[in-house]
Amino acid sequence: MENVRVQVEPRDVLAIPHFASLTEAEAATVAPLLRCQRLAPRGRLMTEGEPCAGFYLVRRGTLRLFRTAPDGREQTLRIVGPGETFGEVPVFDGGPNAASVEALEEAVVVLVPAAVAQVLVERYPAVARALLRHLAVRLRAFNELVEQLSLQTVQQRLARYLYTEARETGQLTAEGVVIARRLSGQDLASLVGSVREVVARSLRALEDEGVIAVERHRYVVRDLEGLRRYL
Amino acid sequence: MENVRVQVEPRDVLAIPHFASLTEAEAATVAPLLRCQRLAPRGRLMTEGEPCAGFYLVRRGTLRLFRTAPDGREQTLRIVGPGETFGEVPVFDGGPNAASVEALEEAVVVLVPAAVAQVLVERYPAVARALLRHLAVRLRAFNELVEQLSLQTVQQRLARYLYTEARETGQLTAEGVVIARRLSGQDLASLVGSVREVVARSLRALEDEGVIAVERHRYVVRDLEGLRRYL
DNA sequence: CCCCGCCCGTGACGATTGTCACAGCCCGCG
DNA sequence: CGCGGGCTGTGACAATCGTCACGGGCGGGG
Repeated sequence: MENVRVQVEPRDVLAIPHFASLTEAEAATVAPLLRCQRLAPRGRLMTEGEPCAGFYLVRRGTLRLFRTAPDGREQTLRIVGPGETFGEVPVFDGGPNAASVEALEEAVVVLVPAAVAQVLVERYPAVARALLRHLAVRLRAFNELVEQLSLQTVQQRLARYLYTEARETGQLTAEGVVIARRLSGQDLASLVGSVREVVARSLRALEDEGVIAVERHRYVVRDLEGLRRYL
Repeated sequence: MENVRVQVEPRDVLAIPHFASLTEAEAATVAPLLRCQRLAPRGRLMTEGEPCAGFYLVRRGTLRLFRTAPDGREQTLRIVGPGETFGEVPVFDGGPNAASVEALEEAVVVLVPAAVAQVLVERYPAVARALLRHLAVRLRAFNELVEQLSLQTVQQRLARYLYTEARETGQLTAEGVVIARRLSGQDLASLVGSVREVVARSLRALEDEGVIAVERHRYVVRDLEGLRRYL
């Protein structure tokens, strides 16, 4: 098991996509201002509505951003892994945290305090440009999410998730494209905007159609083109 | 009827929230680079997936940003009126238009070409800061929309729409808070993420509960607090 | 004034989704 | 190894939502 550094170094700064344009010397002045934080599985990093500390870079592990309804149901907004950032909204609109964040597994994150981010935006046009690009990319992704939630069935949303996973992380085998099951039924349900029972039924329906096989620790996509036709 | 100026003047530049920090002299150098455009009711300004011209300011009238499913159903993402901007996403992420845009009534818009916006961001930190804020605000609004579409019923979403309208544009009368009906049934349905029949039934249900009255050209909110309890 | 087109509300019915309950399996811990 | 907790799939049932069809009203134009 790797011994996790508690100190933030210049290379951590440069690993943040928004700050990739900084020089080594510039990164060295920023590094002491950032904070490294470790999370246990299911550990809560951020709660929607509370004051914002800053935005985060994921150094290790996987986290889930989500919103919670009064009845306890959750909608996962996004799942983030190593090299990705999240939490920028309140840094730039001055409001409270826009979502809650929890770790799906043991994780390590680097906090960029809001004031630090704001100074870097003022001082470096390339940082501002990168952040504008990032927020635009996030907005586009939300456009897609809104469309899916409003206009597609759960089965279609599930098919899209599997199709995307197959293309991004799938392993081609003789049986088909193998996708490791990295989310619990509950977490997958909140990602596609439903409940676990409906997701299980939809998985079964896709299996009955012959496009996928559902196993305990993995899905096998037998017919990628067939899966795409659900989109 | 006002004679609409075809030429863009410095005051139009300064009316764009992102550019409000420019001086009159700076605005005068930008004005000749912008383009004024008039739209008929239901006129199409932008189509999702096509190349991006730039972002727009609404000078007059009301427009609707939306996404369309293959079966023709539409989800309205946002309705924009005078003084508001839209279309920034592709300017900053370099992709195609993220949504389609049509006029709900006769409208006049000002186009800020993508290249112009990008130069101003590089040159003026205050412009960059304002745009970051704008995109963050939009992301937060999408967070809310995603939550509503996933976790709330149509009736709840409708109640939220009415509650918001009552507080923002409502007129207090002896009967209650009067809201002018400015959207057709179809457009309201696409805004709350449903179909017009379901919206009509939900309106009827709210009326039967006594919290609103539904009339041809207006809604009357009889019990604002009662309406809020649906949220 | 009349006619036509568009919008609207409503009801019947089907489809999808969510809730509840239960049994079985797997994994981790003592 | 055994037990307990968490996860999972499944079925029955209820609730919500969407589709289809139709009749009525309103506004604009001839």
